[in-house]
Amino acid sequence: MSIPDRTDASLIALRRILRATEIYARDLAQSAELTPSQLRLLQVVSGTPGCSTTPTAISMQMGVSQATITALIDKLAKRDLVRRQQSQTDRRQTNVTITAEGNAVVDNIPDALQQRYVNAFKALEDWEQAQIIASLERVAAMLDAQEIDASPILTAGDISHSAKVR
Amino acid sequence: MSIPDRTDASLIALRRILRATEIYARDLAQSAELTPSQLRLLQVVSGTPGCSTTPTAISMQMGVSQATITALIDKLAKRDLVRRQQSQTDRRQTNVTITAEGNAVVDNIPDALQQRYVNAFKALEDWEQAQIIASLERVAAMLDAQEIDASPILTAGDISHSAKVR
DNA sequence: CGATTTACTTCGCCTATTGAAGTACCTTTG
DNA sequence: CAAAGGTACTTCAATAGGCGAAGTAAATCG
Repeated sequence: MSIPDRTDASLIALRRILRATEIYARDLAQSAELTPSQLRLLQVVSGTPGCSTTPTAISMQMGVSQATITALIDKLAKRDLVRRQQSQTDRRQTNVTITAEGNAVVDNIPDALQQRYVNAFKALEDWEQAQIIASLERVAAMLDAQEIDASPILTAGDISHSAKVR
Repeated sequence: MSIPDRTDASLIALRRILRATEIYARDLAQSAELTPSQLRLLQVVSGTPGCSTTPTAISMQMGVSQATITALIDKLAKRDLVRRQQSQTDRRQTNVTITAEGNAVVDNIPDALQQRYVNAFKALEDWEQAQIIASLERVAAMLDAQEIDASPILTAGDISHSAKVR
């Protein structure tokens, strides 16, 4: 009944969540005939105010390189789910906007994906919902607190062969 | 706060968790000169009793196909981090075991969640830990009840340990 | 204006992933 | 026991994701 037990219990639950979500996301994306990355990009764009962002912003939000975003946009643009538009204020920038078709995909698919969770969540008691939100936000804060500074995660001598990549 | 707001809030928190974990896992794997998938496979093997399991079991646990596992094992075996051994009881089976080097890697690279999360979690009050565990387990149950497909939404009492995954 | 920085794209290369086909091995059944 | 069928894994070919480095165009600095 020690503290480590509790830590383990929470870690196990977290891993279950991560795994279930990952597999779920894969199935969902497939049901939209998209890959998981493509769907994520679509969701990111649709989730920004005005549904318009730049590749750089997307890459930071998704945690991948710009080059990767370019490739993803290429594929989505070919299917007319997003569109490129040169910015008027800064012509180096490309604004990526979601199309009507893209929005349709985002609106329909996530619903199907998260339905199980959403329904289950809605069925909970008020206090339980509140508690879950509080807990999840707490965990999220613990996990991504340090992440703002994305580079040197490997600090001290924990790691034997600390090969600095890059 | 309306019900939909709460659902959204919980989903947003969930996504923050997923994203933070994913990005962190990538960095960690890179520090070991592994890819995220390779590291995960290593962790899966090292986490099984006897540190020995089969490709099929791994593929189910990781949620990817057998073919993928074969490719991953090939790469890890080439670096002598895992080893293949034909099973004696059923010679169709291949037992995958972790080597000393593989174990060293796993030991030195903290689990994606560990380093960031564990310390913060340990620092919490007792009641908070308990609440977080309860909430995470609830969420995990809601998410990975995929096999219990037909069952209606979990009723409020029976949150004890639910199904082993596939 | 030239030099530097910023925003993207292009390129070459590698890894992940899959479905389908192939191989070796168990198990069933007539 | 031998054919038939199923299981466990590998191989193959093809597509996607992802990265760093180099390239281009545009803004900004001095």
